[in-house]
Amino acid sequence: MTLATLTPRQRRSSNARKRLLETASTLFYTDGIHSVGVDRIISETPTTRATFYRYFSGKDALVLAHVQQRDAALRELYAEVCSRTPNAHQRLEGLLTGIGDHLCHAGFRGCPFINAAAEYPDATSSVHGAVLEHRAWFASTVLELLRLAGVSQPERVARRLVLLRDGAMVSGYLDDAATAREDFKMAVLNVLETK
Amino acid sequence: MTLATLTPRQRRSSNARKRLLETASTLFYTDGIHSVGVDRIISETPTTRATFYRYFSGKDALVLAHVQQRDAALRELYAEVCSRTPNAHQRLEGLLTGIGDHLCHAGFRGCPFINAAAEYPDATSSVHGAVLEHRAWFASTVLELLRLAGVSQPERVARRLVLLRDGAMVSGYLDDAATAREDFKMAVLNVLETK
DNA sequence: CTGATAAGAGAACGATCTTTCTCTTTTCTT
DNA sequence: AAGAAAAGAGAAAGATCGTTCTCTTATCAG
Repeated sequence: MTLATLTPRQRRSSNARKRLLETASTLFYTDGIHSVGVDRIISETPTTRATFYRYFSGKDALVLAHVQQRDAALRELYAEVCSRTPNAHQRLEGLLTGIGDHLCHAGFRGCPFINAAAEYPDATSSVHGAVLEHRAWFASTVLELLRLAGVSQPERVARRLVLLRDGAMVSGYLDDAATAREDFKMAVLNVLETK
Repeated sequence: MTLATLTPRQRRSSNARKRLLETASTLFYTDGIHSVGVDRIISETPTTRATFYRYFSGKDALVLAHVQQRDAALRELYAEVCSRTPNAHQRLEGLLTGIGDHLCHAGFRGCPFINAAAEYPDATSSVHGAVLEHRAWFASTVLELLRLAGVSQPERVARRLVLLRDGAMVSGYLDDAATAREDFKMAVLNVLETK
């Protein structure tokens, strides 16, 4: 559904939801999910409690929306990379250098999916499931690019790249981010050169 | 201080503290730190609330003790590896294969330090600091082993191995553990062979 | 204009969490 | 045996959390 098909009323209401989710997503990411209460999210958003519960059935739904939004944002980012070049090699490079650059941005506090999974260990929870869904998307995207690029043993290489990505995310958070980016870059080149 | 130097009274009291910490450490690891309340830890330990607050100033101290205990346990595990062989190559292999095997153990829920850091993003917090201390120990231990083994560019290789370790911990938790172990093993061999 | 819908504002409830407290019982020391 | 220290047992305070509720105001639709 595009924005033009919405009535003005619907557009107004969706803004309240959007603002709430944006505040929550920022706070969840920087301070941790269980550390941030609904009170704080509401007080730091120009809205009220009643409005919050109109658009979210509760905190659980908000947390799930947060994870799904992060997932959607990364898919869109990748779609932009794809719009810039049809070449699989270049798309892969764009995806991987994007990750490296991301580590060095101010306010980087690790992978939001890894962090969310740490707080939601129950594999049957919807939040944990959303994390797994994102990871499945990323893994399959990398694998598809490797196949298109004609890399031999694409499954093995894809898993290796995902391994390096996860390590880089952790290292970028808990070690020196610039060093992590450099190490990640070198490791990726090493993996892709070994054919 | 060995156990023999303790008076019976001290031994009794230290057992209460030990039991509390053991229960807490298990629950924190499997369910997440903020998800586990003091009530549950006390009710699942044969002890009482008053005893808990006699040995811990509060939950924060308990969480810190949990992380430090995990750190101490791994250092002891490494000390055992060292006691089996004085050879740096073999010590390194024991350390790394130990990590791989750890991923496949039932109940593995990721790296307790990475998970704790996800819940304690504040770099000035004692818990976050304890995580960084453990990571510094591990990184310096790997680096020292590489130097003793005569590996060229030991700093670069050490950082690469730590990157792979972090990735394997995440992958062992969120992907298939057996596959993660295999991929980790292969990546390590690849890094160490590239001289 | 008028009714309907959404948002603002804030009180309040029940549950849970951390912490402190009192009282009793057990265990160890002298 | 008597006193001291630790642990068992549980009440309860104080804070916070998630949630529901009412009341009013602003905005849109017919």
